[in-house]
Amino acid sequence: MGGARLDGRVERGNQTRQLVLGRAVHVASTEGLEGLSLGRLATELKLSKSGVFALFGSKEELQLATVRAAVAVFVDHVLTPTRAVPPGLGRVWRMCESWLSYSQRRVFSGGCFFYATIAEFDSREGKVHDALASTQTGWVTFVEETVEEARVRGELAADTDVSQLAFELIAFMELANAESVLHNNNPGYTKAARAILGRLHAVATDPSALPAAP
Amino acid sequence: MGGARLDGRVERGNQTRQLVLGRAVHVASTEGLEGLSLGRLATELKLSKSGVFALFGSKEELQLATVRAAVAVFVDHVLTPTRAVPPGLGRVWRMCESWLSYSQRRVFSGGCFFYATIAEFDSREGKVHDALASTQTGWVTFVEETVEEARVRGELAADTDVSQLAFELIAFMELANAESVLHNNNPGYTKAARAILGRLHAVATDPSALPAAP
DNA sequence: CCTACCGATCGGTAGG
DNA sequence: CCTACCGATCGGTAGG
Repeated sequence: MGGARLDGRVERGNQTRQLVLGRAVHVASTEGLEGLSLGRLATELKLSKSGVFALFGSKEELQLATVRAAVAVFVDHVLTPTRAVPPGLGRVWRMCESWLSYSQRRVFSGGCFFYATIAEFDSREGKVHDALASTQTGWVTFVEETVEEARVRGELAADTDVSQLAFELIAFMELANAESVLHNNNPGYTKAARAILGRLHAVATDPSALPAAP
Repeated sequence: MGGARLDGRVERGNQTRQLVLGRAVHVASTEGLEGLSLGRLATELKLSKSGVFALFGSKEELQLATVRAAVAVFVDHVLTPTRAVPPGLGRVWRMCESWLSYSQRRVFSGGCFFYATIAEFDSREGKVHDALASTQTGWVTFVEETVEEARVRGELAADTDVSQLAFELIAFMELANAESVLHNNNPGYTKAARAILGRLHAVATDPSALPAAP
């Protein structure tokens, strides 16, 4: 039937799309979203350039699809393991551990996809900037909610400034990623873990629930 | 004399070079060092493309000269005001204030030049990466030395982990820049100042020498 | 009419 | 610093 042929073509299109995006997120994490080239992706994947183009319609749509694909990877590697732990101080620490592990394992070959692409698009305008900005806001909100869960459960001091603490935790994680990618070494992760545990020990009502600083 | 004519030409060449680099540091802070284009700089400055090329010899040399020019600007706006204060806790705080002011005043139109370009080149290889990496190492060393000056003067607890504290201060400054450029707002600077003063209050032997947290 | 591609080429621009 | 070009590659589109 015609329907079966159509489904087969759509299915192949989806598979090719996933193939392209799987490559695009790694390229963008090292060379930036502007460094993505339809022709280069096509060559590397042994597809035609116009075939890749037909899948996305424009370079900007390829960039936006790449951001969405990277978000899905980030969710799998950071948010999902965090949610596997009950809300509270333990979940806050698991969140930070998962993030540092996500960066250190080079889930994206160029380190954190969002560090690279936000630095690239932060002072531009357009849909790609806006997609990255709202992704970043979503991550900050997730960190704040995770900290707030611990505070309302009485595992953090009641007067903890949740937004401030979230800012500080994110700062340590981001600099660990930046230093380790730039210098291709690991001391930044140790410093970040020490800094995070130091802040959490300072505000935890029962610090013994946390690991000692490394 | 031939020497006089040559000097005149060299002088004009130096002026044009400074003109080009003054434009290049701003372009690179917003669009990256790879986004620099000889032709675009020439058009904007009403020079010929090959004329600009002749001043630098290659795109990579233009990028390296742009990094050196940005270092000079950073020194003027951050290191020089820091050194105007006597060594100790006051100098540490002045260093952080100067950095936040340098970012917030958009001395480079795209925010901190080094945040943008290090994110761009961190996972590449070559002279530009190496120049940026050694610039970053130099900045970290300066922060550590400034903290150490305060510690040996007895203004910080004797057992302060200098390298760890420097990491934490830099993390707060970097995230303030990243957030404020991405969202084009200022709360990140307030959070960073609060975080920095919080850490300094915690290790200072005489916290009254510092401002209260904002 | 649709899709998922192909080989070839459009107008422009890159570094040199 | 200029004009005049080069080999190549960019994002995007043509007909089949």
